[in-house]
Amino acid sequence: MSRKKMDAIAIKHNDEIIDLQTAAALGIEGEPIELDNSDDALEVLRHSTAHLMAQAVTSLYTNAKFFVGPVVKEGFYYDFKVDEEIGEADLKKIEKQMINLAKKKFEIERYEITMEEAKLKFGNDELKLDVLKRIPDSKVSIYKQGDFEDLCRGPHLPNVRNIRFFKLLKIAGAYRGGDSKNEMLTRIYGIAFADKETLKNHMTMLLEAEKRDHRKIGAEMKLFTFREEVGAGFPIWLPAGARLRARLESLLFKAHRKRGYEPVRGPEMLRADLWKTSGHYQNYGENMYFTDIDDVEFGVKPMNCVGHIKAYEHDLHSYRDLPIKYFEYGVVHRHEMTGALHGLFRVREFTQDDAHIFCTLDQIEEQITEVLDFVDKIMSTFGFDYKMMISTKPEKAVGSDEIWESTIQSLKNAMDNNKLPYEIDEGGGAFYGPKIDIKITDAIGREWQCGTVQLDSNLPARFELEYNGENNDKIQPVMIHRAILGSFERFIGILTEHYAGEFPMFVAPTQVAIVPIAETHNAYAKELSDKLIDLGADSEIFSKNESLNKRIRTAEKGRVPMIIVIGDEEVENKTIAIRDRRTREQSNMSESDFLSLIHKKINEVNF
RNA sequence: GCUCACAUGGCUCAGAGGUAGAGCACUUCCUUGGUAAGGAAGAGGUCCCGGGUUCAAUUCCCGGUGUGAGCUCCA
Repeated sequence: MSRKKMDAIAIKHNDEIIDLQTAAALGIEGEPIELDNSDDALEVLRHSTAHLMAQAVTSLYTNAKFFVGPVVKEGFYYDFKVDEEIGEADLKKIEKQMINLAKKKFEIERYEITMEEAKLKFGNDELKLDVLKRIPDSKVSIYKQGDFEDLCRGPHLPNVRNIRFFKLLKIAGAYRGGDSKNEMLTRIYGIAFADKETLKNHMTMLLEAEKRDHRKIGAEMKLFTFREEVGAGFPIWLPAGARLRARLESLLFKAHRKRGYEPVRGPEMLRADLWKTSGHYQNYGENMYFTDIDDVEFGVKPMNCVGHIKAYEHDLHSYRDLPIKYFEYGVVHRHEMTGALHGLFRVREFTQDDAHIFCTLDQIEEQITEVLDFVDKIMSTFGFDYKMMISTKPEKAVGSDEIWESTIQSLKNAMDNNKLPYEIDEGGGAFYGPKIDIKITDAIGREWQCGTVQLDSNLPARFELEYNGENNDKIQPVMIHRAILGSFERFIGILTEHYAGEFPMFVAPTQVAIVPIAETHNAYAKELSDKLIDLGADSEIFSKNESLNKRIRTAEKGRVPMIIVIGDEEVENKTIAIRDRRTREQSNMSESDFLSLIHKKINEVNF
């Protein structure tokens, strides 16, 4: 063996990670995988770390039985059960034991047995028997380190001593096989890296994510609140949050108008018959709220499309009118599972930046392209990277397979022709059509699902929509449903975490904090504040009867993008002193320069 | 929806089977200040809701509501 192979922890053969044990047994050769932070290396490392954890748990607790312990996106986990209760506090103890075991430098050995032998070997371990039931093969592999053995497909490290930089993160319950009908097992999540530095950075990131939690920052900045007496999942927007939201709304309103969208508005509740026509009643009914009015059943809208369809139906349309683009900040209600509710990210009432484009078949591609350009403009403005996914026909769906196939193809064409990369999510589409989902990546690397573009020929068919063609023939239009932010609620939640509450001036709830030094400067403060309102900027004057230091501190903590201080000098010379919140340094400028700076900053964004 | 945990002034939290406390915030007064907490006094709580156990429940038990974590990423 070459020196390089001595350092390898596994090899890559035919694009598959094969551990050294298996490679030796089968005589396979391939590219060496070294112990670094590459995806391949981490997969092996984390998998073995999960096993080391299992070994530690086995040695610390009685009657430990293990279910599955896979590597997942943010680390690894192992589901198991033991006779004792395990809590958060025990993680340290288990970690310590893992370190002790790693120091013993056990070789990780692999051998194969037949399914029958395995069933015999794990005869009194109902969890392993369950796992075995799910394996179609006639042979299974066993990995052994010290006196600990586990049924496992691998791949694994050659030796446990390679496991050094890891952390057990949390402990939670998880149903066996993810099915709530089954018993609850204990699940411990952990993470591992090749070096200390990366582990440390990862832990810092997790801490940072916690600090950025929009529920915490939202409360601190008085953006929104939830109240038990109001009901779960129904947000209350406080003045600061409502100002931020209004800024977003107005920026976006202009952007829509420039791109040829017309505002429309549908009612919150529509007769249930309409939801039967649309298919929502049958396919989405369990997420909807229904009520009776004078013995007629009504459904609260979970989507805005039906309202927009009714707007379309008001007129006869010519092919010359298309595309018709209707948009609405549409308030929708959806019955989400209680356990799924989470701050502004998952609520039961929210407002979508929703639009429906009615167009001809020929216009689909260009319209999709235009929407994707709109998406790009907005997401890059906020500094989000994003990627796109095409979702195909789900189990519960309306419309023929032919329609589905052709519409999916149009989406792919639009993406391909614009050289946009995408992934496919099989079965992830809406019940009425395929969609492109936009997943954005925030400042600390987390992914979020926001916008969505959905192609739909089913609703136009169900509602028998039509336009007059060149030969005065009746033709059915296609609908494109699209939302870019997704919902104001979720998007503002994401923005809050993305910026850690330090919003850029064009969306910040308050643009300027004005701190007058003494009472005699209040009048000038008010004068500035009025001028700012004329520019379209909000300010807050910190003139309470507190020490200057206290008021500066309060202003700083408010995360307002710009703080200005005014005293005798400023009043006399018509200047202002700007304080940089980050460096805590001051600089002076004339009032007019200041006002034009603010004007520039709040107008520098144009979607 | 399911499992577990939690629920005490506006916020963050302490506390005991005998009807409650701190810090911040709030109010008033003093302080009239040049860049991250000046001082004093004060107001504010059906201890989430309903039922049970008890001489006595905010505290223990049951149910509900709300919140948090997890339940999808398959040896």
